[in-house]
Amino acid sequence: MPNNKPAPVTMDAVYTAPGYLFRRMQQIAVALFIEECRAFDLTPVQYAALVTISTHPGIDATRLSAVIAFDRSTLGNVIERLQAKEFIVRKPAPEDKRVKLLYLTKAGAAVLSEIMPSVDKAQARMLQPLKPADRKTLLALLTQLVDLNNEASRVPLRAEDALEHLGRSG
Amino acid sequence: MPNNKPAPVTMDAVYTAPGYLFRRMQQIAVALFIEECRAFDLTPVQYAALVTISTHPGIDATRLSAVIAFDRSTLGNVIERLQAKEFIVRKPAPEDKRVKLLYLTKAGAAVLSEIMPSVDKAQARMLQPLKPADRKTLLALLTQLVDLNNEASRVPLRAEDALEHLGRSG
DNA sequence: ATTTAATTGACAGTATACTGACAATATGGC
DNA sequence: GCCATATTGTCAGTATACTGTCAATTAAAT
Repeated sequence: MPNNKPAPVTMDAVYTAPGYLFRRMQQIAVALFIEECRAFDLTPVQYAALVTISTHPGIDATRLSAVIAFDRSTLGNVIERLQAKEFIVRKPAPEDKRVKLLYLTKAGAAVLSEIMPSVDKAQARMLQPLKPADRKTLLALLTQLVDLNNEASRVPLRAEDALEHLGRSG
Repeated sequence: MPNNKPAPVTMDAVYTAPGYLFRRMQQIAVALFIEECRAFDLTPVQYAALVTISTHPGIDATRLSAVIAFDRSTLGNVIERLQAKEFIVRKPAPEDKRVKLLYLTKAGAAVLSEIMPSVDKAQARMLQPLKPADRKTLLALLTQLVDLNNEASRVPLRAEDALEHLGRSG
């Protein structure tokens, strides 16, 4: 006789779902970042934006959003806050009146080089509880998974976009 | 002669950071959930709350927040929205005038049982790109890591709290 | 050259997240 | 019973995230 009753709902429907675990690790990652970097008044998102502007001086907001896979609308506010803190400046692009180009200020470059050790500490701390071999395994699988699921997010990562602001003579 | 120059900043400072990868997977997880469950008007957070109220009828908001590790303030708004959709009801606790007890409505129970297959599909899709053995490995490591880092988040998971509303005669 | 498309930055609206505070209420020590 | 303390739900404030829309501007089609 087949069992036609629906399976009873248990908390496993939450606790074992990868989506729940990723949410939880994100919470933890942000908490550790904020704790380690308290002295610098930078959030994880602001840090990522600052790094990218550092490695791509003169990038615009739309390309920046593609390079770190952050929503374009969200990024507008992030940029405003970085500008208010005087870590970046926006300059109008001479050849395209729509575009505003982003550059680090001296204070931005300074805070970036100063915060690095604390960021590294936070990143290390979140994997610390695992054995070193397991850390490597997790990081490798996670990197793969993010890459293979790239198109699934509304704002896929487009690292190539970053080069376009350097001129396209080819 | 030692090299005293600071290492140049590259995008690896972002792309290889576990915190960035967790953020990215969370984005992807939410996007897939929303896509698969579009018909049901439920977010991942609302789904988790609904499951928990289903397995713990009569739980209050504070304990609910401990059981799914969501911020108490945030959860207030989530509960309001679930109530507005008439998926849950709040009843004042007779023995404690501060507390409001949470229960599923019939509509809430119905939507929960209907949405389950779509949730499962979304959860499966986000691990789909990995080989089955790698999925198991990742999930195991992720579960470990969340558990071992539990105290690092501002709102640690307290699954035991869930039992307290059932009376404490022991 | 003119019409059409696409792009850019901005905005409004909704939904998590977290911090810190608060009034109402309960609880414990005495 | 009284007082210090803790708990509960709520609120204001800040910061991601995403949807959808818009005007200004540019590029593409013909």
